[in-house]
Amino acid sequence: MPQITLPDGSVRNYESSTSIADISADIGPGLAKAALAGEVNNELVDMSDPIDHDASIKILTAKDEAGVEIIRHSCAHLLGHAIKQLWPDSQMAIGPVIDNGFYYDVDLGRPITEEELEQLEKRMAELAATNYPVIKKRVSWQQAWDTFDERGEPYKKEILESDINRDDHPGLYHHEEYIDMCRGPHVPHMGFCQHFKLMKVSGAYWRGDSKNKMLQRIYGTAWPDKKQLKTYLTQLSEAEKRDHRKIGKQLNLFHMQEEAPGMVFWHDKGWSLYQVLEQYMRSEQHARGYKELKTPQVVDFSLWKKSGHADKFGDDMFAVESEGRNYALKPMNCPCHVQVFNQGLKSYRDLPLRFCEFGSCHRNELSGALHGLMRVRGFVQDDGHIFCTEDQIQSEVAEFIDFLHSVYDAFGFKDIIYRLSTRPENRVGSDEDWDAAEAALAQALDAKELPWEELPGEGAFYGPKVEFSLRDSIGRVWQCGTVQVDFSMPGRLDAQYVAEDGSRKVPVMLHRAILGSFERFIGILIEHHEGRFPVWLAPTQAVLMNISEKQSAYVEKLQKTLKKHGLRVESDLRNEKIGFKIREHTLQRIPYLFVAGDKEVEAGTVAVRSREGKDLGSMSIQDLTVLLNQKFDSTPTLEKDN
RNA sequence: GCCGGAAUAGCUCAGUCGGUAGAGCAACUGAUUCGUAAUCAGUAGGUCGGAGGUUCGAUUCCUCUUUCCGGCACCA
Repeated sequence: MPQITLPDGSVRNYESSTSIADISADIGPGLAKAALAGEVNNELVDMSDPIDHDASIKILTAKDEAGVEIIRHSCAHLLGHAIKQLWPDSQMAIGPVIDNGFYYDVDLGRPITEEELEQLEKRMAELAATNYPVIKKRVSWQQAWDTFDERGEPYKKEILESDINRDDHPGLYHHEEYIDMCRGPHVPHMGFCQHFKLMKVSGAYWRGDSKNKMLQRIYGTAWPDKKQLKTYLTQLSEAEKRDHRKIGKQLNLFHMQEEAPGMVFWHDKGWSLYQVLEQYMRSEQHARGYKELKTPQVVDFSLWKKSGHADKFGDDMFAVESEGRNYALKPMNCPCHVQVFNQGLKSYRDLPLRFCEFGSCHRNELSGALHGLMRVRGFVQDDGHIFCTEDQIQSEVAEFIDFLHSVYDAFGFKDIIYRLSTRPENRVGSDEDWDAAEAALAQALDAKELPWEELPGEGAFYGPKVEFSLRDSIGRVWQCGTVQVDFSMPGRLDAQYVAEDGSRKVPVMLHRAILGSFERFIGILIEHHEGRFPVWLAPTQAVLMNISEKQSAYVEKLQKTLKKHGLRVESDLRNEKIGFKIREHTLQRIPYLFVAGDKEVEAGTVAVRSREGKDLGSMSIQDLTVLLNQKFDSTPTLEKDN
C-alpha cells in the first residue's frame, strides 16, 4: 500500500505497487505525455520502475535539467542503435552525457568519415521518427554477460567484469533489436529524442588511458525541442566568432609560424596590450610588498635534478648542450627564486619574503596539446614565491586571495570558481606535511567564506594547490590563478633562515600566480571581449581622422598633444571618405573615433564616435584625456549592448 | 604523443576527374578633397606547406615530413 507524496505536498495512496508512469497518468493526460522519468526519494528512476513502498516522488519532464540529460543519454543509445544497424561489427564502449549533449565511444576498427556521420545521423532520425518504445529489463549479472557475449560486445563485458558487482541486476534497455546496458533512467519512447545533431568524430582512448586502444568517439548534441537545438547551434557559431586566433589575426595582435611552434610573435598592437597588463601587475605587486626579480632562462640540469623537476618533467624540458654541459631552458621560476633566497643569511625577521618575476619559461608541450595562445611552449608567468613560516601560510594565502580578487575585478571578471587540488599519487614530502598544507589552504578559503570544491589527487607533486578559475562573458570557465603550498622544494634546495631561538629552519614556500601566463590571459581577454577591449587595455585607444586635407595639420597637432599625455592615439589622414575610414577603424574595434572637420578646427574640438556607433558629441582636448584615461571599464561589450 | 581532417595570392576562399591556377578584399598607380560602416578606374601579385615517387607531364595520384584544425591523453 504505497503512500506517494508529490512535490506540492499532496499525498496519493495506491493499492499495490505503482510507478511514475501510473502516477503521472493519474494526475492527468498532459503530464502522462510529458513525463519521461522520475525521482523516488531523490533517486532517478525509469517510468516503469515499480514503486512498492511509501515515497516522495517527482515526475521529470523535458523542462527539468535532469530530464534533458535523460534525453541526451537516450540519444546516445539511439546512436548505438543506428550504428549497429549500419555497421553490425562495431563494438560499443561507453556513451555518457556531457554538457549540451552526449558521445559514444565505439570500436569500428577503422575511422569514420564525415559522410558516414551524416548517414548515421540520418539513420538515427529515421529510427527516432517511429517513436519506438524503450523497454527496460533487469537481468542477472550472468544474463547480462551472456547477452553481450552473444552480441559480440567485449567492452560491455569488460565493464560488467570490472565495474559491476556479480550480485547486481543491471538494467538492459531494449531499443527494438538493439540492447544497451545502463544505470538509466531513459526515456519511455523515442518521441523524446527528435532534436539532435551529430557534431564531430575523434579518437579517444578506451577508459581514458593512453596505453589502451584508441576508439572512435562520436559527439552529438541533443535538446528537448527544435528551438533549443537551434539556439545552441547559434551560440556555438557566436563562440567561434570570438576565437582569439582569428581576432588576433584580424586585429594584428600576434602571429605564430612553423619555425617556432607554440611560440608567439607579438606584433606591436598585441605587445601594447601585453605591456599594459605587465605594467599593471608590476605596480600592483610593488604595492603589495613583492620584490621583483629576473633570473636566468638557461640553467644547468643539476638544479632541475635537485628540485625534482627533472625526474617528472625531464622529457618535457628544452635541453641545451654547450661545452659538454647540459642545460635546460627553465620551465618554471621557483628553483631560481630559491637561489636568490639563498644569497645571504636570512632571518625570521625577513619573512614573509615575497618575490615575483615576469618569468619567461619554456616547456616542450606535446604537439597535440598546442592551441593558439591558450597552450604554448614559450610563455611568461606573473609568477611569485612567498617564503614564510608555517604560521604565516594562512594569512599570506588570505592576502593573496584579496590581491587576486582585485585583479580579476579590474578585468571585469566577477564570477570566480575555487578548487582545492590535493595530494597526487606521485609526490614528494611526508604525509604530515601534506596534511598541514592541505588544511592551511582549506582554512584560508573557509575563512573568506568562499565556496570551493576538492579535486582529489590533482595537486602538484610538491604540494597541494588552490586553483582559481573565472567565468567569461559567454559562460566559459578558464583556470588562471593558483596558490600552492610547498614544504619540499625549499628543503631540497637548501633554503634556510635563522629562527627566533637561533636555530636554522627551512621556510615554507608558496607558489602563486594570478593571470597564469600572459599569453593565455590575453587569449582569454580577446575571447571575453570579442576583441572589443576596454579603453585602458585597447592597443589603439582612438583614431583621429580628418574630413579633408584642410584639417591635416590640426589633426597632427592634436595627436601629438594626446600622445604627450601617454594616450595611444593614431591618426588617419588618408584621402578617403570619412565613411570609409570609420568603417575600417570600427572593424578594428577602436574604442573611440575622433573626427575633425572645419567646424571642429574652428572650435578646437573633435566629434567623438564610439565603436558601437554612438555619437558622443564634440569634445575638447581635456574631455578627450578624461575619456581615454577611464580605468578598468571592463564591462564586456556583450552586456553593454543588451 | 595518439586518432581524424586540412594546407592554393597579404587576408577570406573557389578550382583543376593529371596538361604549371581564379574571385572578392587588401596592396600599388591615377582621378576624386567628398561630414560618420565600403568613390571610381587601372596595375601588379602565386615554386598550390616541404622532400621523394609514379607519369611524356603532378598543385591534382602515392609515400614520407612539417605545421595547423577538432578531439583524446598530458599540463610542474
